[in-house]
Amino acid sequence: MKASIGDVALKAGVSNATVSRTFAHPEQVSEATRLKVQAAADALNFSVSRSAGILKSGRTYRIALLVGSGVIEWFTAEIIAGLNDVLRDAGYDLVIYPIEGSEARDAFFEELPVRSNADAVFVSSFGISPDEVKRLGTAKIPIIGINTTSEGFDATVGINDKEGIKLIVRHLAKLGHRNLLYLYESFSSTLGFSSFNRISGFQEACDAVDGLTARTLAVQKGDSILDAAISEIMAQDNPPTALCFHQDSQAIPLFFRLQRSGLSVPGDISVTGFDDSTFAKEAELTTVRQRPYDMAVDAAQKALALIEGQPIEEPFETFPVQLQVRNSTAKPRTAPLL
Amino acid sequence: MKASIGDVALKAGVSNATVSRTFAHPEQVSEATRLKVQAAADALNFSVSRSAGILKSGRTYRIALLVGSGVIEWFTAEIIAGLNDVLRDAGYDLVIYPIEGSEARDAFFEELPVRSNADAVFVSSFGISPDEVKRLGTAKIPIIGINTTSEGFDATVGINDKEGIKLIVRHLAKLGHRNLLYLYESFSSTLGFSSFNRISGFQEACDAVDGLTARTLAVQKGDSILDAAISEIMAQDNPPTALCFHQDSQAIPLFFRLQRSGLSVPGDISVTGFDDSTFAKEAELTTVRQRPYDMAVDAAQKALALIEGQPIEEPFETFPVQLQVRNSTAKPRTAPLL
DNA sequence: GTGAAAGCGCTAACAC
DNA sequence: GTGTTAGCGCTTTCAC
Repeated sequence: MKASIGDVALKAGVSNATVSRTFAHPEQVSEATRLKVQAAADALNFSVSRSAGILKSGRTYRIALLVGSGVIEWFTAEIIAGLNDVLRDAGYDLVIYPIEGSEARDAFFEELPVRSNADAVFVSSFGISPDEVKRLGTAKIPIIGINTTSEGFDATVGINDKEGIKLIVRHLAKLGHRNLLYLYESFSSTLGFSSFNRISGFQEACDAVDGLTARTLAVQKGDSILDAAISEIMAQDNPPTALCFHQDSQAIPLFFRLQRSGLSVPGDISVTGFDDSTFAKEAELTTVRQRPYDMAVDAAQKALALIEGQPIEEPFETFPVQLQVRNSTAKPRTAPLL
Repeated sequence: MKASIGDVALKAGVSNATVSRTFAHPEQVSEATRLKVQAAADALNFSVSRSAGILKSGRTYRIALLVGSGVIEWFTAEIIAGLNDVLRDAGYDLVIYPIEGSEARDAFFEELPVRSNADAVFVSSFGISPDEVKRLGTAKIPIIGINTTSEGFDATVGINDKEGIKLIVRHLAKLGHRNLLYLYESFSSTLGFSSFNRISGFQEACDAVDGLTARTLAVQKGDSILDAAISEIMAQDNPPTALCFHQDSQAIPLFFRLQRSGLSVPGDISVTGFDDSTFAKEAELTTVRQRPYDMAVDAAQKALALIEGQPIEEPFETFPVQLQVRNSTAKPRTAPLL
């Protein structure tokens, strides 16, 4: 059915090795032979199969990406795009493993399907435990973290979440805000590291400002984060003058809701996000920019170096965050809301 | 370094074949032997390598996904998630090939890297030419289209774009609108099929309504689609009373812009989208719902069947679209805008 | 229930 | 510049 190297060799009247060389090292084959071989290959619709070469090389040419959820939103989409762009050019396949729920998680670390079946593994925004990292380590392949701790990893890329949220807090403080509310969806430990730092960074930054009242509010997944936000804004007793959302995608829907509630941004309330993701610019949302695509490109390059056994100049890299001041933040209102 | 089947066999005092069977067909191995082998395998951190088995089986256990862009937005993210969920469980790797730009495109169809290196190929929302499909066909693997024509494909899944946009037009007509404007970003032919149908479907639906004025407006990629929209709304001369966007992601930013322009939805202008994607519900955008995740799951199942050589009950499947009437559409204003 | 051995398709010494 | 040959690590008949 499918033509193999032997068929081409036969048809071209040369040996298997010559056919192989024609594709792998064309410069080692004479022009005439090369053309003959190529003609035969074209006639038979032949392409070199990677599988055999993979077997010989000892490499799998697969690289795994562990993510905490099967749902691919902004951050993960950017990571996939960045990794894939670099890895594909280098001849590697990126294969995605969503690890959703604790059973799937246990199963993954029990079976460790990447062992003997991947040349490296990325762990993205995944609150992986030290034990799990150790277990992953028995696969004897490089482990690269994306927004994770660096413990047990061969390399990591990530942002300084604390620094990012501190930029937000200082910006609001400078505008005169003295009562901030941080809103986030309660997250499972599988998504922990980056999120945790963002929240604790918020507290730290607020503590550093005299007379600043700050609260954090964890809300169950779903629409209710907006209800919580509105309720807090309308509270009789010392309502916040600014809402800090854990990520842009939670802040954006608030704009629609506020409009219906007759509340204006930033007149009645200042709002901030985190990520500078989809629609943040259009919504004029003050936020912190991070560039997961760039981090992924760098992470992929680190992975390739590690696979080659090359030393890495900076195994643990922190990428810049940047405050994007837009129109969703302003001086706090001086008069009460009603 | 890495333990292979021979090492385990040696340590367990059995043959390679028995080790192989312990993992591939445990029921063919006696309890006692199995335990011995497993103990040895655990001690050596051994896992079966897929590469060798792949070579023997003649399968590659790779399935390619061709997409028109390296950027992964809502639709593609849903497709990837759906395909991956099914294919991973079946032991296949999903590998993503972004085909961006005509050089990359020509290179891809020239080299045809999927030939001998994938067991099936998905083509997603990619205006592939008949010649390209034919060329792809020489790879002798199933080709499954997602939102493509069915010409030359072994199976396809998709929605009826024309029907979808017609639901929008009829809804607006019923509300009393008689002047519609369809806005879209001009798209390259690589993204053609689905988009083209949506636009021509709009025209057809409008033609079917007496006294309905309809125009379509192609805008260059970028922010300017909003400027175009605002300008049209404010036009002296017979401005549209409803704007129909090609997809939700173009309509959403308009909400923010309109607010700043002092225009209200749906009071001053009705707005519709297409997709029911991120924030459509929160923005109360009237739109047409499609479920790319579900289509992808179905496409993946079709692919697996085709690989197995099984007959497919419905190779060319059309998935339902559903009108989501929300608060962004209402009766047209009766008074002039100013 | 287990072992011996062939071979999947290719690559890389090594010889000529 | 080209051919011969030995494997890469596993699976799978075929014996026993």
